Amino acid sequence: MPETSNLPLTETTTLILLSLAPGPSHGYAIMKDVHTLSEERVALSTGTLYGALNRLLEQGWIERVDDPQPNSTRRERKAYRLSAVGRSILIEELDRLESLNTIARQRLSPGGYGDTQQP
Amino acid sequence: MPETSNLPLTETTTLILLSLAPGPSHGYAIMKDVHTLSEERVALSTGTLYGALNRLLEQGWIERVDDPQPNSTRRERKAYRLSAVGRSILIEELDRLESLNTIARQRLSPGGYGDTQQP
DNA sequence: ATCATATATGTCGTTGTGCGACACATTGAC
DNA sequence: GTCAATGTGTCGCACAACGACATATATGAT
Repeated sequence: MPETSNLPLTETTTLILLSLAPGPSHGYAIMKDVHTLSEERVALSTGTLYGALNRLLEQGWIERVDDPQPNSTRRERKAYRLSAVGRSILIEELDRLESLNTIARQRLSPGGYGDTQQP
Repeated sequence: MPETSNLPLTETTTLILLSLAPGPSHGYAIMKDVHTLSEERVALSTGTLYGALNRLLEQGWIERVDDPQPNSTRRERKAYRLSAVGRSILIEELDRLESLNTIARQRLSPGGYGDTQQP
């Protein structure tokens, strides 16, 4: 195994990978999708987006693909696809999220426990 | 409302707040607790820990408390307690984690959907 | 006695990441 | 003609995590 751990992913990375999960897309579309997908909470700036895309390319978590809409009217667009590695890392991250959440809820709710907050 | 959003928290921050949720503790104990609590995944370095603690103090998410064990043999220890603000932010973060995870699982599994991975 | 390990807190420099600001080009609506 | 939306990109700032280093006491083993 070359890398011991890639986790945790940043929220930006997670959302970009997730946005690419159903199929290939391009920068601007990812930006908008991440916004809806995050319930309007996350608005990626272009600096964040293109920086992250290049990083993900270098890491091999996403790959370049031919523009799916290369018709006459459309101007330049660069499309990306989630790689197999990217997909499995995304799943690892979601597992992390899930287990962290579970453990945390246990700590927070254990009826009749702690709360040593000055008696 | 003074701040629009504090989220997302970093994993480090989340785990520290979570470690303080049941009751006050001090640096070294938090370090060890975070390790078990994260299922041995996260080993905080002291640089991260004390940097984070000071940041959290400044933000008012945690507070200093008297050392609960100031007996003779024990040496200097600084104890911290989760503040009300810190507690509610932790809960917000857990809600974020939960909803992100839910949304993501929907995207990833919706049997018979996407996977436009070269037909 | 001495040595290693655990407990305990802290600083410093490097690196990665997010982000706002800026820049530029095309297309469609008014 | 002009404005918003689409589309890609760069640059510099700030902040967080991290490893390395520094310091000191307590405990258990040899």
